[in-house]
Amino acid sequence: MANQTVRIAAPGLPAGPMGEVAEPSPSCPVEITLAALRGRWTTLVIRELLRGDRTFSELRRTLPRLSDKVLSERLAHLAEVGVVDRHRLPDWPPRVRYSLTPRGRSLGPVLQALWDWGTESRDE
Amino acid sequence: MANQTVRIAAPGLPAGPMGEVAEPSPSCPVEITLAALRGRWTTLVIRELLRGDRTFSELRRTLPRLSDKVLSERLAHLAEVGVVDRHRLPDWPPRVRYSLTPRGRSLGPVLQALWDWGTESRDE
DNA sequence: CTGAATCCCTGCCGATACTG
DNA sequence: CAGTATCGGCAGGGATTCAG
Repeated sequence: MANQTVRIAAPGLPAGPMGEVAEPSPSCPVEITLAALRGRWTTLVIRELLRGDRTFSELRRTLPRLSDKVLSERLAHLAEVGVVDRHRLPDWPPRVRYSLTPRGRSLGPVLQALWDWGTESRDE
Repeated sequence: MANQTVRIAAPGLPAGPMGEVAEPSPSCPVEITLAALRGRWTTLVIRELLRGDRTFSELRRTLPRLSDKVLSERLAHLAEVGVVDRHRLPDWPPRVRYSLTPRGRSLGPVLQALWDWGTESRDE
């Protein structure tokens, strides 16, 4: 709610009392989203999963410089915030398939907005 | 460029070779934008400036828990990445007016996208 | 008023080694 | 294969103090 008045240009959306919040708050929608994307490699993992389901080792192969530990932290975090789903496969050796939840897929437009601004900024 | 293929759903936008970048890169548009927004308090400072120009002490008053040091760091960083402009006023005591550049104002839709996703996620 | 300099503390992330 | 445990380096940020 802290950043609610980001909706400056949106008609009919009053600034409201929450726009006056004076410090970073975990309940602020902007903070919620940034928290979900927080951490090195996170957006790259999401990008990879936007292309389709992946197992742990497939992600490792696609992002060779990403360590086991960090990948596992990222996936745990993204699962915690409801962006990815884990599925143990009955295979041997054991494998786990990771996929984006609907909420995870809805990050597409968000990443798109980030990509667009970065592109315009870089090309100026 | 690393996250270029975020444009999954956008027709006519090829994944391209850059979509294969396998580690976080400062030249990736997504990274550029996240770097601009990086740091606690940053989005709140931008939100405040979206409402209009502010002096250093006005920002301090609006965000009471934000220290001199961090505010000054944030403003320096935002100026460095071309999001804010600094104007020394000829007043006494000396004051400085901070305003968003066009590029800074164009962060509006980005923050909107972050706000929207955070709102939907919170309300589920 | 608007900062810069310093100190300290915490959390992130990389590397390495180990487990079911 | 898919993780967890541990350690160490480093950067972020809060509090305080000093300067232009």
